[in-house]
Amino acid sequence: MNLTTILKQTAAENLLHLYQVNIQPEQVLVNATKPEFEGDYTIVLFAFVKQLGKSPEVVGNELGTAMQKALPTIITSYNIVKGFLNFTISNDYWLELIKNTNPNNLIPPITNQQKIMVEYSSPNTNKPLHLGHLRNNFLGWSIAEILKLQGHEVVKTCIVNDRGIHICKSMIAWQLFAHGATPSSTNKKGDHFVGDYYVKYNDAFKAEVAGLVAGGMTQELAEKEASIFKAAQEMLLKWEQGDAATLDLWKRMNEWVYEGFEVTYKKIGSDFVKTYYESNTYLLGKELVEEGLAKKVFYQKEDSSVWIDLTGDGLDEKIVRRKDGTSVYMTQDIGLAQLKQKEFNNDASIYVVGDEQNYHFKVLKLICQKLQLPAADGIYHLSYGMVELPTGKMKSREGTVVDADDLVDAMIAISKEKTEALGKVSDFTTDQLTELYNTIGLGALKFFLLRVDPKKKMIFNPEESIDFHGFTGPFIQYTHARIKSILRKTGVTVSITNNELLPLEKQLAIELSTFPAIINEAAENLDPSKVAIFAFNLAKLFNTFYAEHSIANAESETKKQVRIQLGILTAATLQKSMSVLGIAVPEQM
RNA sequence: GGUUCGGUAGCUCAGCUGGAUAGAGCGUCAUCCUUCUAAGAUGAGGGCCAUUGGUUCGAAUCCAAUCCGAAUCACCA
Repeated sequence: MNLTTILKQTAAENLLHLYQVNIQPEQVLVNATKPEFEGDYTIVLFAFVKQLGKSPEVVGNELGTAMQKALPTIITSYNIVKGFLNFTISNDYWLELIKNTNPNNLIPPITNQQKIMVEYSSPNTNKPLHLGHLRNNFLGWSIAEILKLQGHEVVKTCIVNDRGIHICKSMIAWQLFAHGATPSSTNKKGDHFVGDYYVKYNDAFKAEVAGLVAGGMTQELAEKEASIFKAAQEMLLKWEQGDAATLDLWKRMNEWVYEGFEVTYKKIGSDFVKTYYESNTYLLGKELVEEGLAKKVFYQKEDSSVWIDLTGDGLDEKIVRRKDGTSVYMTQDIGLAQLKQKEFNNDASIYVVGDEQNYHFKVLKLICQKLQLPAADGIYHLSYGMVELPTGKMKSREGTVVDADDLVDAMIAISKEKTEALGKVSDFTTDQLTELYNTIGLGALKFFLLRVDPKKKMIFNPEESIDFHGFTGPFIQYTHARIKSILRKTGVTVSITNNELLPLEKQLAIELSTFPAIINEAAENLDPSKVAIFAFNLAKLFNTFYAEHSIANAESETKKQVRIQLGILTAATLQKSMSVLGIAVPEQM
């Protein structure tokens, strides 16, 4: 059990015993003691003092004495400053902890294991992936791994948005301007190739609209009347009618895109157990509409469109079936939720989707609950903020996007440059070097996107934002490599025996012991940044320790043994933390 | 207009279930490689925690109002 938990429980028990007050362990506030005071852990007394009607000194003394008696092997002494009861924890406790922690099994599996689905990535097939997709992919992959580490069974899925007007736009532009060109004939990556035609469509569209406006038409009307837009609409209609030639072109162009995506996914490490295609799912949910009508969850208007009234839940009315009988986005999503549940029998489902869809997912969950679909309560939206450039928002239509492939390649190139400049890996083979550059470049990028709170929007400055020093992936990778280098020289631990821990040694032990709690926190909040911040703090602490104390040339053999073990545990904890962020840590760099 | 989310150092961000003197990184300045990896460490400087009021022994944290920014409130997906 976690020491904080032990202290909370013991405090609650003794308060009950001493004063007959019933205080839940969770209500006891236990903090790490601030460095300027003596002690390791602090109980804040103010909360109880009031209802006990005694001074903090009296309560502190009585509680301190009682707790020391209750935990004689853990608490060596206590002191009281104002309303703070500070405990000093025994060296033996920390030594035992260091000794008994298994570097290969740092996280004890939780008791209520669930089957959890994580849907992420969700690309459109009319353009390549960009920076925003990277944030999505890294977040989704990471939260899945964090849940796995806790012991859950996780199913990663992806819904590909492969139909609709935006695809038709690329298709029309290809028909008009490509003259039969293909990715292989132009030697272009398939998704980029198709994306280029999406941009070409928009250029042509804008030019045509401008011409119409110059001829006296209003902007609004011109946008509707532009022939290229009409052609795209017509194509969508043909697609829906199953026109063979249209479907053929659609399949062909989507194939190009998938080939491109596969390369990118492989490079950034995204993987999926199951991929759903919207072209197969967009008609789902129709039976659910009938079911909802029967259950009186939905109601029908005179024009025969079907709605749900959510005003009682503080939301609006929402349409779930058009008057022409076709389903809307929401209907599809309800249908897909049901399908996924049937196929995988999951307990919970996490959707990694941008925060512009917060409302949509709130409604989705509500409707699923009202329809009493299984696992409806387990729907969570991992909502993340937009990635913006210093110049403002990215717009793929205008070509002001940071392309995912370009960015990844640039990061790898920078890591190569920096590594070569340092000249520490002259003994690496060419293959090892390539792998190292990938590891560092991608590590920097992933860490940069994962280290901030997902729900906040973030600003990405290509020139200044990516660094290899400080609060970065490479800093942690470097710390890991550094520890491994030392361990290669010192060998493994033989035995750990009694000795006094120096302040930095103890701090490391304390920091290491919080890892499981950090993982829980990250899982509960669907927030990998907690892990990123933890890994950084741990690495920083180790580096301070390293600068202060020698491992190989420790003052004594017993000291050396303890420090080797601390090194082993730190390396393992860093490795594990980074691995759930999707970042590898090298043995040498 | 309604709803939701945000505003903390020059910049990028932690801290937000109320607790001791508000923290990192980058950038600036100054130190430290005949000793385990200097992608490192140490120190200095940098703050009316958007504003105003309230609750409290105690507020960056909770409540209210105001100001600024974003998203959303589609028979688009």
